[in-house]
Amino acid sequence: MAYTVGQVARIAGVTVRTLHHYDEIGLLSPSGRTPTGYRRYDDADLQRLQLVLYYRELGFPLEEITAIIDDPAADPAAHLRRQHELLTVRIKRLQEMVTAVEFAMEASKLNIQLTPEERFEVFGDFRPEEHAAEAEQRWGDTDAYRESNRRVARYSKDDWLRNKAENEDWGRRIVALLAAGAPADGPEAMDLAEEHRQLISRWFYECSYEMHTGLADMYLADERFTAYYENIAAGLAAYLHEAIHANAISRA
Amino acid sequence: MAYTVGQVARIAGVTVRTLHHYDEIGLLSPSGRTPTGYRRYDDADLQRLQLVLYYRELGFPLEEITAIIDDPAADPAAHLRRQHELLTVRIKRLQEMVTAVEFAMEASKLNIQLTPEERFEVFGDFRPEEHAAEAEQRWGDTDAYRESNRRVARYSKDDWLRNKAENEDWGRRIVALLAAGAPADGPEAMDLAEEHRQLISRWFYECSYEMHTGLADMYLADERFTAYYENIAAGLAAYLHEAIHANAISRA
DNA sequence: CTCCCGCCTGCCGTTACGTCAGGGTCAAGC
DNA sequence: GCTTGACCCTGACGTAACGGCAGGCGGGAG
Repeated sequence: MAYTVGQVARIAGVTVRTLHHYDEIGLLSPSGRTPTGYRRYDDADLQRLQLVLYYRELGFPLEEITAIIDDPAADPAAHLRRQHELLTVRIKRLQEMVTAVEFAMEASKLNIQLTPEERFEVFGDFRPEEHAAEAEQRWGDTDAYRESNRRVARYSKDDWLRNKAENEDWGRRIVALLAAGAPADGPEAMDLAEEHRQLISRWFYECSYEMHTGLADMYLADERFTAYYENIAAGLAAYLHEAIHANAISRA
Repeated sequence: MAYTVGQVARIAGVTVRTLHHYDEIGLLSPSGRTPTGYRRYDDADLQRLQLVLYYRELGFPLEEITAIIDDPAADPAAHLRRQHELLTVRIKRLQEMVTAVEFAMEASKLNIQLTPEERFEVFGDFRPEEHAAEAEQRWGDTDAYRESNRRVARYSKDDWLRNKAENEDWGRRIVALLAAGAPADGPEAMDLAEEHRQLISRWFYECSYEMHTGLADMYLADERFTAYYENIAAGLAAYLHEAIHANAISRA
């Protein structure tokens, strides 16, 4: 099985220039050439290219990739294990960023100020520096985002007032429920939790049950959120937290 | 609240040079200068920087970031929504890569050959191109990876024979169980599923319940895996699949 | 007043390619 | 057998996002 540069490029989803470059720097030289000088790649070359692309995606500089791949002590299985490990580390990191964004969203919704240090916490000790051309023409192209933006962009002053009113109405009802001593995992509290979720979804952003329980956790974990709800009624933060979790579990 | 370049750099986790660069290209110019020409950043500048860093991490070129941030139609909440959306898209993508790696791991374990196209499927239509300096000195530095590598590196020929023997022993027992008509969600089948998971963990890589059910799904979804197990005994693929799922649920 | 650390402005270097330019090649069709 | 368009080759220069100096002020603690 022999392939030309163009074929390899199409299969692997890279440009011909990239393959030329990898040849130049000795990262991936085709196993042979035709009499007329055309590059000929074989299956082993493709395997190597696959390794290269994974490590590249994982953020390694090409020079280092050369060293990693040429390391005779690393068999294919070792590479797979390493890549699996690196991928999960990166996913964890992105999930932390998601949490940070959700935190910021909720903070802005409740008008809570963050300190500068807090805002950059997620960038703390680890040098980010990423790129992804994939984002290029994709910007603003994700359905959910457009959806959400369309929604908010159309809000009139009137809408905002209605939103505020709905929120306050919801607040009054849950305070009453708490005062009446209704259990947080009872049907009324769960219904109000669900309503809370749907208020967010209607006015701000699609709020899944997962995101919702994330918010609930923040209400207890961060003192400013706690203070916001405790300020409305003593015990409300914990009450809402429990109700949201109970609601999420029962609907799942 | 006014900050010098150095302070901002420390807070945000970037270099002073980077801030100079952002000033040069007009992406983030400090709101003022001291009489002697020192840059003075204020809180608004920090907020802007935070936006910049998030979009940078999400892979946008700086020029585009300038356009996005200077877009007067986008309020802070819109940015948060967009970033949340982009982050989840990227997480999904990485999880696909994880699945692809797990697939490749399992394929190599069972000696199944992949076609070149399959190997690059995950890079298919979307231009990867990522970087993360974080990986730099971190390479080979993740506990689980070193663990796993230490394990495999020490295997002698004897160990490999033992591994093969254990595997075959497990195979005989599950075939017997299947032949005896024991239910796939019964205790014996679940025990053998658990043993399967622990065999992988002992010999190859730490296999969580989540990964294990992922493997089980592949056994049914991919015909080569199915064929591998069906070849041992008719109905074994589905049987193992169900047993693994039952086991994972009961231990969770 | 003196240090040393921090800040300033150039300016050149680097990585991982993109993008021509100028020219040979291959296979399909006439 | 010849054309033609798609494909390949090797330079060589361009670009983005900084890194890393050099050479020279600024500033606050002792």
